[in-house]
Amino acid sequence: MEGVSSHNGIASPSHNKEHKKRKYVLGPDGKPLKGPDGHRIRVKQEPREQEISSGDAHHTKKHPKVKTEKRHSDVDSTHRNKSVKKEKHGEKRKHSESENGVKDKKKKTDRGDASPTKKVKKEETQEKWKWWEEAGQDKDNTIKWKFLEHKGPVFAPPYEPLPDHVHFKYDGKVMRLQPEAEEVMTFYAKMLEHDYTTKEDFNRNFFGDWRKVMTAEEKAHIKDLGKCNFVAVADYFKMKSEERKARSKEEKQMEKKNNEALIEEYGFCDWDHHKEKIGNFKLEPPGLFRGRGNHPKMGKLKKRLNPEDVIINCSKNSQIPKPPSGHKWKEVRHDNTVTWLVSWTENVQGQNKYIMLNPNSRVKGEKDWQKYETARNLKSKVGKIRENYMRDLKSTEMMVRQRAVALYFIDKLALRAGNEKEDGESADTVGCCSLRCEHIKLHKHLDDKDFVVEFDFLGKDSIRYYNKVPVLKQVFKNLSLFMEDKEGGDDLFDRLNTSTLNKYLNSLMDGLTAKVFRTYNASITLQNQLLELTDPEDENVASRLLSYNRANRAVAILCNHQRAAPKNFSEQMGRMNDKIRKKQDEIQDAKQQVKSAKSDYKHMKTEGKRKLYENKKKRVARLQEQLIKLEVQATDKEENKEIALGTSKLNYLDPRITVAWCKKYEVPVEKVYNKTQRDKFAWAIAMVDETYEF
DNA sequence: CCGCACACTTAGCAGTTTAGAT
DNA sequence: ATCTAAACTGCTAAGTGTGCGG
Repeated sequence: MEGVSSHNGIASPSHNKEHKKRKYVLGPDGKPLKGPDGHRIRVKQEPREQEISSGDAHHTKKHPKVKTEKRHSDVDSTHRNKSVKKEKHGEKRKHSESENGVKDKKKKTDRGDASPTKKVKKEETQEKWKWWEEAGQDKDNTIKWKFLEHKGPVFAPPYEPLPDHVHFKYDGKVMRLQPEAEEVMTFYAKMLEHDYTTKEDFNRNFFGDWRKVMTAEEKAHIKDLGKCNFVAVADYFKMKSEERKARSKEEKQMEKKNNEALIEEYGFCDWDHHKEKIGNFKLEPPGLFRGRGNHPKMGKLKKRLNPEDVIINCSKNSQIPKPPSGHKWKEVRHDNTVTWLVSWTENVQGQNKYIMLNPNSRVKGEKDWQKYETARNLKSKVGKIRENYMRDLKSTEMMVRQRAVALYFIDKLALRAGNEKEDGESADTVGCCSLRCEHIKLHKHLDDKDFVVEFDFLGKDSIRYYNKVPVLKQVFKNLSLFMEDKEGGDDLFDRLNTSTLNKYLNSLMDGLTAKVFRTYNASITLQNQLLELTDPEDENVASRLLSYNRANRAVAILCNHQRAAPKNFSEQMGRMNDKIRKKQDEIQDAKQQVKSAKSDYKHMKTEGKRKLYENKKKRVARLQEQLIKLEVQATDKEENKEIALGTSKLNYLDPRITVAWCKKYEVPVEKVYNKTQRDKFAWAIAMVDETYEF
């Protein structure tokens, strides 16, 4: 049933109002672009091998430069102070302390105490609910709702057996499978082109699970994956998808309509009498588990869910969703201390999965807001905390020393906390506290720098973190000490784990945990970078956006948010450069024409000649404008090759910083936030002016 | 203390749609 | 009109952090 496909929201209107003049932005010769300060932009080299800038969050840099160069100067101890000063240096700071105070207060107290409960607004129409304007009523943080009603989940469409003419073959012979085994077979067939199917673990896991759903006869017959031929089946699905793409406008319209209807019916819930959007109301369909990185369970069968697997959570006095006929829910509960509407246990890893609200909902939005308030709170405490861990670097107690070093990493490099994981159950990845000796190398000297730590490990999603960082001498000494008499596979911080670390952090500041440092450092970096990179003189929106993207990029690099380079990247890049060159030639040519038109006009001072001359000049200007746009695009693209900006934008950057920047520099918010993002950050967009300071 | 269950946030990728170039 | 790249969305895996029971 093709029925379920995307229903995406409206695309952001791409306001095409590049107006006004700009100045430099980049060399007219197509050479690497320079920032306002003439700082040259890095050039990426080896594909996946790149270094991350030593990512000193406290040290604002012109560009998200990546390469190792520079950075010697601050073998630390001073960087804290620097950063503090840096914050001031823009003298832009509009004494927003007071403003912060107000906002904080509004927020905290609102949430906290008994401010008058506004009448519960019925959400009659499309009118978006401005929950952030409302006085918070529940002081009790553990109660998430008083009333919750929803229609339950949407199940995956049932399996449609293959038509008779589509054949799976075993050992060269056509073999018809029973629906259970056939369905699982199609999961594999659909992935035939994928890299996964070349992996031994994937194949073994798949084959094992596949055999579990076979009948006795099937099982007796199918003994070797190597003898299976899925090609015809794979082709069939390819054909189906072509077919789908080629459907008529009307059919596509129709499907869209149906989808919208589905969303209307299942995509919303009544949460304390507000109509709120649900994030994921469809249950995950069955398929083969695609773990990231070297996941031991890749290829295992993710089973089809039945109502009997599903727990419903809603108000007692609500319309309780009905299970499909002939079925029962696993359980219906009424737990208002949690935010999920539906949950189930996924069979591959045994984890719970949930249906929850969309990010634009009150419950998610408030949480997000709170997160940034906690991070801002850290801003005022961080100096003290840094002093603390500096001191602790020399503690006589090993655990304290380890804690200090770990904290130093988390703060300076924005590493994740690094909870321990059950081994063998998932890919071998680490964070700060779970670093092993083999993940770092110590260099007393390296490329002109002293006390360099070379990190090389796989982090979340098996994304490689590779970085060479000069550290404090004391940190360096401690690290050698921690590694004494240990093997590569031993924990670097053997006396430390995230829970003790977080407990300690919590004692320093309410709500402080390791991840707050990531949020804090990301946001403060954005703020600093924006201040530094935005040229007030240059009013061109395109170049301002480039500045924004660069600031964003600095954060992405700090947080190590990577992506696979787009397909055909170098070809694309080549094409862009061709275009630029062509444009340059055009400009040359146009300039010639201006010259001759000019002399023409000098010889014969007619109105016509003058017009011609003017027009030629205008053309040059227009072409130059286009050239700059192209060059900016090319630069942005090049710099962004393997950097993912979305994650930090969505999860780490206080949206109020961005909104304030937009207001200050008259950049329309929709240039930096698409529809979804504006929706998620509606609270920030509504409440902030250009004076906001993180 | 710990191990584990649970809830919730953060993450990259794939597929689809849209915009822009030719 | 057709092609291509960019933008966007959905998806779901993989983290973080809390709290509980032993």
